[in-house]
Amino acid sequence: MTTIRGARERARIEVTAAIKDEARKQLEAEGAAKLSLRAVARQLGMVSSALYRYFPSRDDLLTALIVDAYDAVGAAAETALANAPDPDDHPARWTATCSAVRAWALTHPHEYALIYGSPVPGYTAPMDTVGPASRVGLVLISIAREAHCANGIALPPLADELRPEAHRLTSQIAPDLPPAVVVALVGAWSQLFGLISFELFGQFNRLVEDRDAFFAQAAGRLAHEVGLRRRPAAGTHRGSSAYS
Amino acid sequence: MTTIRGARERARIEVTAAIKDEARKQLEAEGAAKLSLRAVARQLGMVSSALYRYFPSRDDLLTALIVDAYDAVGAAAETALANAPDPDDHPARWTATCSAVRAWALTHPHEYALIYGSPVPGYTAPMDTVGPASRVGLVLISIAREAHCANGIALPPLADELRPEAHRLTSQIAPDLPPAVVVALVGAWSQLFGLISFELFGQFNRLVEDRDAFFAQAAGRLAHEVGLRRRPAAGTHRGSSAYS
DNA sequence: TGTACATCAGTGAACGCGCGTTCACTGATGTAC
DNA sequence: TGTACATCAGTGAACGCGCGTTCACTGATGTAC
Repeated sequence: MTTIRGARERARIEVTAAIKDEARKQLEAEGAAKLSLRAVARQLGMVSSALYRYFPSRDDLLTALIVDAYDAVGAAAETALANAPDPDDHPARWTATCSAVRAWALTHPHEYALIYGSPVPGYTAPMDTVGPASRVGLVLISIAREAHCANGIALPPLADELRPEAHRLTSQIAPDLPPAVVVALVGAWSQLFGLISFELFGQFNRLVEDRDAFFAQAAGRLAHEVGLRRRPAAGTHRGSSAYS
Repeated sequence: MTTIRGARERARIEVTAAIKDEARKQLEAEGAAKLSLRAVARQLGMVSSALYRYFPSRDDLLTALIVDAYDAVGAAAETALANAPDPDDHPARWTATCSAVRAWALTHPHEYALIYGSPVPGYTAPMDTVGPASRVGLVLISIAREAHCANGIALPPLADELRPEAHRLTSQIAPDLPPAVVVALVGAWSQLFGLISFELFGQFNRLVEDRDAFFAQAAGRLAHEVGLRRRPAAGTHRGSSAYS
């Protein structure tokens, strides 16, 4: 029962990792839709049927890669938040987290495309992916929660049409936060990935050059959108100036 | 020289359209990476080599689909803006345009994925695509321009680090607008597609339900971010309340 | 108006290649007594 | 400690299928005189 396992078990772990590593390499060249078991096996010096000892089908290998990618970007976000220096500077904590997600995306563009790009046709993600997929979002929620506990967050009231959805969303993902904040969070979450995707997928080519500066600014505006401010507003939270 | 052409020319136009239509259908089933000339030909009752009379290669067919898609979504945005009822309600004009883009995306999800999803591996977009690709952005710029001409737009000053990039961007795409507005526009443009992509690519599954209401709200916030306000601020534009 | 020639859409065979998955098998590792 | 048996990683052949692109060709449409 110690961590020392038999040769079989150790080999299995290593070969499984090698298969996933090689598959990740192939994402780069061919993309998820064309990920090929045979090509992976060939590169590993195995016969293609041997892979079936590790993954029951091509789709299961894809699922493993997707789960790993979500976990990796989620961990990057969690680490960035844990290492943010000033526990009271909530906008800085937000921006640091967003930048960590972007940095992971820039260093793992093909894994990023796998999880945040167009869905792979004919593949439907199983339930195993939903937990890992939510990690980044949970980090963003926790930043808003810290800020809310420290100073409160005030945002303008929601439009009437949105109120039912806002309450549903709130009770589902963050019952302790004001609905307006939850709605802003979901919007900021998706907008964050809009910024990263445009940069990564080439829409910024020949347009935005200083992408670090641009992203930092945009992430800061998103922090502002969810109501994060550097200093607690004195007295009422409404009606303070537009940008902290 | 009239519009009546010979049988050959008419046939060529029709067959070209039929090929593209069938290819669009196949995007749905297989995705861009697996778009297959042979499958298209088969469905059309032609032999695969016949397609080479119309498109010199698979990539050229893809390019044609991409250009068509950019043109379609660009036209949708332009039409929505042209049909917006109140010429002075700039936030409403913005939101109507954003909603038209989203509506096009929802009715053409596979063409949307083709242009705003992960790039097709091994395919590099030729220069023909850059003009059509910029149409939506140009519409958004024109809304900001209208608002700026009517009332002026005031946004808080840019961080120093961003100023060089902001000026470069501004002189490149909208020299008549304040740099802070241009930066906000580029951000809002990419964030708009973040919202649409998350909805379309399944990140909102089991999360956001009333997507129309959610989107309308988010688009309205983007309008606010680029400085569009329903009524011109009296006197100075700085320091007005956070949300109009 | 009629004829000779040029253009070009579409054919069918071929080249050389790739894919996911199944199946009976060999032989090494692990386990129970 | 030694032996018999079970487990399972990896093999190699096969099934049935798909792909992009080239090439010499047929036959209909279009054009110049």
